[in-house]
Amino acid sequence: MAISDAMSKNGERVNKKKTIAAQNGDPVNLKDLALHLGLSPTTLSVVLNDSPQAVTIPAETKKRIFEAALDLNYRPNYLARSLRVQKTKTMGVIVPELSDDYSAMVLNGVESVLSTAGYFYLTASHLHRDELLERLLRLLVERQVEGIIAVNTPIRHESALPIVNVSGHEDIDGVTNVVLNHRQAAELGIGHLYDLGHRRIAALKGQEFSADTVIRWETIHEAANKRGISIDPTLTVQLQGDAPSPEIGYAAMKSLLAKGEHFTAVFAFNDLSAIGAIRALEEEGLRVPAEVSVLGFDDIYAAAFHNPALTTIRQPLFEMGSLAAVTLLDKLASGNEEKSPQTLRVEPTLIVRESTARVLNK
Amino acid sequence: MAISDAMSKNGERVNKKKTIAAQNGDPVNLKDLALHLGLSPTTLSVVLNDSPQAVTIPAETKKRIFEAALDLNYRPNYLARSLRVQKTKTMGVIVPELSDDYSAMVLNGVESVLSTAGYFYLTASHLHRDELLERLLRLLVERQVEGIIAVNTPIRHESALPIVNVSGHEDIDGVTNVVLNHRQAAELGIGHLYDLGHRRIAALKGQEFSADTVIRWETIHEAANKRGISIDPTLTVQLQGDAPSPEIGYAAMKSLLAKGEHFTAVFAFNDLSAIGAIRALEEEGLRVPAEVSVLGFDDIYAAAFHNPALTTIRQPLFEMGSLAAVTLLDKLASGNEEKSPQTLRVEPTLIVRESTARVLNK
DNA sequence: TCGTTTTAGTAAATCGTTTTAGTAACATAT
DNA sequence: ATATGTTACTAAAACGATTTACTAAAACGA
Repeated sequence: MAISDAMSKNGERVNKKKTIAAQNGDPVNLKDLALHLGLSPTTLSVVLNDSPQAVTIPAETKKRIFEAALDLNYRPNYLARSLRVQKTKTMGVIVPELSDDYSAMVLNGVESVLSTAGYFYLTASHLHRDELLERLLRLLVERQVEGIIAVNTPIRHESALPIVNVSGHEDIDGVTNVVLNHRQAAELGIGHLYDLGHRRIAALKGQEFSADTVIRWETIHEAANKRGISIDPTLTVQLQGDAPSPEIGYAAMKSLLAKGEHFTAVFAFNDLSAIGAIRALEEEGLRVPAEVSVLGFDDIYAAAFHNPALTTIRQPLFEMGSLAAVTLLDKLASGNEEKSPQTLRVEPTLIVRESTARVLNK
Repeated sequence: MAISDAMSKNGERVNKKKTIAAQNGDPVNLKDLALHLGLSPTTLSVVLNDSPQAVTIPAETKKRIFEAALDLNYRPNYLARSLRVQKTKTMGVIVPELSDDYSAMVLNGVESVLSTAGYFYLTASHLHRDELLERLLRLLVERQVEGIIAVNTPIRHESALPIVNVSGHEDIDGVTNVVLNHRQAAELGIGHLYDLGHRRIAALKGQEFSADTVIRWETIHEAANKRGISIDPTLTVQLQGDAPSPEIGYAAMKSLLAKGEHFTAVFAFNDLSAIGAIRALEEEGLRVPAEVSVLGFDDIYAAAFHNPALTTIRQPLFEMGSLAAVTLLDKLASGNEEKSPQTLRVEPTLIVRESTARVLNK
């Protein structure tokens, strides 16, 4: 009874779905579909991919094939295809960690380009741990990604794969760096503060692990020196810790304030640390920007709506991501070794808002 | 001459790298390695994967194999392996868009679990476009992901794949929802404002497309009614637009203020819109929290350091992400159909900071 | 010494495609 | 009447692993 029930049910299903292959849950493959149509997998493949051969197949047959594919819900197995054609249409993207705005905005740019090019990507976070980074790179290679986009990540040696490194500063064969024009950024930042009358400028230096730390530091000093001022070492403090939170900047500013030195402006390493610094300053009774100007860096979404709204050096993060992706695709297209440029530079913008002001004439 | 040069060079290389396979750039596969060792691919596979058969292979041979693998830098091709074993160790993750803090924090949780389980994941953004969402789901299936984690994304029909939906509210066969205890969240939020004496409470309603909008709305009304107050329809305004920026909340609050209605508190849909709302209020000369209290939702990183620091309902976003990942892995482990629970609920927390205060006794 | 294990492997099938190299049947041209 | 195309396909190899089912030789036991 139960058995005959099941059978009749089965029979119905078969009729509805038209064939043997479709009645059980598992996906139909090319062979199933071919069997169902009484054709060979070759023919189906040719037709479904509209390969050159397809011109010799009559429209009628093509129609049958397309309809059956739709009907049986045929989905080509990308693994098998990739293995055969030796192309995965997949990139690896490696970031320090996901939930900081910097990486997120770059990723957004990367994704917008890759997805329209029909690529997917595997994301991996190395959490600033070198051995993890090495392992992840190996794993991505094993998974046959066609190329790698690294964001703010120290790539130390060349790889079999083409790599584009956003904010990379090392010169390595086969890796293209997408970087901000840091000299210009420092000019804009220091220039802005200088023009507002600031002479004693404190600086929040980036963490050791951040790719931009060194170049930022050098260019800021250059820009200051050029104007006959210098960034007093007693007014500088390095960010510690790797949480993507203003906490880092808060702690740094606290320790700077503890030294009791006098300053009228702060050039923060990024917007996040600027926001933390502002809180520390105001806790100390120092009004921003009335008593201390604070200059951020990056222009993350939060910057414009912070209170006070952050004056900041904007990095075109989305564009850096999309440029990286475009460049990587180019490298692949040009047979991998058409010597793409070593470095691509993008331009910063000074965004003046509310966190900086003319220095008090004391 | 040139030829002999090349040959001698070649000879050297061969000696250094020990074999034919390694001299050209392309990766060595199992066959190459087997050839180099004078063994069969079978033996190598057995040894390298330490499969049961491996006990019959003498230690000496094993050592030779491991050394050669290391030496020639052998990397198994994951595509081939996946095709054979019918497992990709890859998940699909689908979000509305990458660079908003909500998704980023959930993703972080997802990644931490998946990566320690040896999984990678493909990310895709549907940008609130239904047809794109459908297409991406299909593409992920084609790429043989083993399961899908959707974040704040409307999954409408069941799928061949196990799905876990973070903030999903539809009851669909085979998809498990990870949701906040919204009733409790509304209790905490409305309770807090009520206890501070607020009776005329404005509300920023989520966008149409946001999965939480409806339930949030219902529970807030319930919690208000329970206390004998109601959320006045003239004091509610719905967020418009999909940028992950406070701009959205700013615009909404502007339009609310334009109506000229009186209110003493605002229950925002999320921290981002709360931040935008605060700016709109202060532009209108309304001090937060002195004249208007603002309550956020989510507790993103920026919340604690905003000025004023946001009082907010914390969603454990990281935990929701990791719970989703753990659940998905469980579903896969338990043969796909060991009826995992339909809904997993996590608890909100009220985080009192500076943006809410006792209502003025006018 | 014959039969059975154990040792140390290997050959071939398989996963699901794409692609190369055909082929059989019919039509057309010379 | 034979060569040459054209039409409508197909068989089999290939991609690079894993896995099932052997096997030859040596060792062991009775």
